[in-house]
Amino acid sequence: MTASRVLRDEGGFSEKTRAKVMAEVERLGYFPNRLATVFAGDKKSTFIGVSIPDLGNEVFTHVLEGIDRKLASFNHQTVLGMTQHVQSEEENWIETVLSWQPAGLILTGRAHSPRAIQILKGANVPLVEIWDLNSSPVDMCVGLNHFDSGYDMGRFLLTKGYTRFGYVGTSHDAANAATSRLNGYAKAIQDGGGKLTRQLCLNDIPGFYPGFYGTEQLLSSDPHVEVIFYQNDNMAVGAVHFCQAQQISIPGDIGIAGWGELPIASVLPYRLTTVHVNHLRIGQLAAEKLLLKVNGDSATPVSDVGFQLVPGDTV
Amino acid sequence: MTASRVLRDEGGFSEKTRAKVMAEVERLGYFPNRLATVFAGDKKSTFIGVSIPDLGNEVFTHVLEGIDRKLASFNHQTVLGMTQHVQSEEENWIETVLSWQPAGLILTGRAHSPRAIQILKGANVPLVEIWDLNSSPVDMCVGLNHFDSGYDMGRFLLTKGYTRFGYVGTSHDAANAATSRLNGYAKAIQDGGGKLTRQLCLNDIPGFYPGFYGTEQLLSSDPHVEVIFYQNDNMAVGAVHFCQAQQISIPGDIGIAGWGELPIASVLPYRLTTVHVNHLRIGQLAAEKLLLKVNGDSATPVSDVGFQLVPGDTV
DNA sequence: AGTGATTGAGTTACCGGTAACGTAGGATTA
DNA sequence: TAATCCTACGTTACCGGTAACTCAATCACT
Repeated sequence: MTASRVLRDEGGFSEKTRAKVMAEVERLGYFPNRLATVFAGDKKSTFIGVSIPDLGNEVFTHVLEGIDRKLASFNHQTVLGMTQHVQSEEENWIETVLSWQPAGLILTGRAHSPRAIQILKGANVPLVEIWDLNSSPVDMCVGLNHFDSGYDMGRFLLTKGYTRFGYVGTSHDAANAATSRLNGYAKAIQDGGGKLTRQLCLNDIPGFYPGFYGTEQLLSSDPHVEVIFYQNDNMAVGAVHFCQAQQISIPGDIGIAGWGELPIASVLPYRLTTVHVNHLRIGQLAAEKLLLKVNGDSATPVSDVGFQLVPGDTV
Repeated sequence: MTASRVLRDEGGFSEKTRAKVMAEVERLGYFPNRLATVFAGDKKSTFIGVSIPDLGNEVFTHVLEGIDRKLASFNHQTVLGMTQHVQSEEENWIETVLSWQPAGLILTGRAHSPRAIQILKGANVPLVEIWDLNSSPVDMCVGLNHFDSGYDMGRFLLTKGYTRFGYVGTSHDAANAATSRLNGYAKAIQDGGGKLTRQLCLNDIPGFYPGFYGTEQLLSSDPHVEVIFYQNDNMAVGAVHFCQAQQISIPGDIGIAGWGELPIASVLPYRLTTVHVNHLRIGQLAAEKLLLKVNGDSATPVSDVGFQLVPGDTV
């Protein structure tokens, strides 16, 4: 007990005793077992479970980086989970992670299995759902309105005079944020009297190459498309390279719009039309809110980080 | 005790008892506490600590994905640590993670602080050092010979007739893998009678934009450089875009070589001269070897995943 | 000197599982 | 019929910390 007090610097011991304890620590090569501490106090650990769909999608790595940096600076550890966009994977992961008594959870997306939601509600663990804004989160939420960002992009493209619109993405999941963007985009086009002639949802990750061959597919099925909105910037950059290879002029022959403003956009010969989102900020904010709750303080349940349309030169 | 047997399906109970236990589990909303299990048996957890320098560098996200997928399929969890290339950060992280009784550790790089090495040796936890091949690892190692890959690239460029060489990277750390590549490159150039006229180490992450402005810097300080080797493909792609913007012809006016064959290379108008490395494989192999050791089997201490020079069209 | 407060240290019990052992009662065997 | 074994279930102790309590020695103050 005295040793425990010394090691926690809790006070209630003499300098002589401290020296004696420290000498024994050194002699025995004592290494603390934090499991026991958590266990003893019936407390929570300093683990934070963080689930993201996958690491192949650059936007999530930025979010994850924001989360982990913030958590690390407050002496918390990230326990990673990749759900591969599959709800049952997420459910299993949630159950496993909760059995390790985490201090909190961060989940990407707002769609969870009914059993997962039931478990989460019963777990009494602070929780932040990120990415997609959710007006009635299980606990807390940080994200942006993806539908609105798609809608704004659609409206913007309409003001540019386009009438025949296309979309290329990779998501098949109706509850997905990318699908919300597509829905917003489609709604804006409908409201404005345009026509969404083709929408392509590839079975792939939203990277450069799917943008490349997706554009090829879309243009071959409808050569009259005037502008294409992509799931993210990386896909749009793939499209830009496809057009360059095929001598298709941008924005003369076709307009290209991305989403998310990823790093690659900074080196293109022209400014990509896109939507700016502060991915790192989402992660940081999620971690901050979670840590507030973990420490017993309160936090606003819903935070909207917003987005900005970047007009660019590709439309 | 009987409940414990039922829940672990250990046998030694009747069907009637199982039903009774399960009914109570349901009624009480019982949720297992895995900390207690680990604690009770004086066992290790199913956590695997994985430290990488940062998530901004795409190569590490690929490695991490390979690791986490493999670990998840064997019911282990990744506890993430980002060291920001700082040894003291790594040391702190190692200490923290070890106090959670992980089943194993995966560390990126071979350079660790003396105290970290001492702790690791005393911890009796399976350990894989990845990325950089290390003939005398603390425990196990998976990676490739970065010096050789740089040397091969240098030799290849010499056969192309280049005499004035440049290098652009971001690392300042002598123990870093990228530095090994630079050293191999420099050695090859020296051995072949060429001249490494300029080498630039930017204070940035090795992404697209540093490749862009790094090229600008290097060319303005030495306009006669004939070929530039970049720390990775993303930087090389930044360079390609700089050259396009400046109407500098590739490979007519200047040769560009990358490293790592990142996804962006798949959409460029020409094949980038680079070195192919199977990042995902490094992660998977590291996880596999670690899990072997964790389960008490033995594993070969050192695995070389190798690399392949991709001649490409940019030199 | 007597009283109460303070300080430094030790004791006990507990967190939630599980290993190891104990035991009652029925089945099997000599 | 008695010895033996097996099955199903119960008891005890322990993992490594720490909360809560106890206690002796010292100190401050009337």
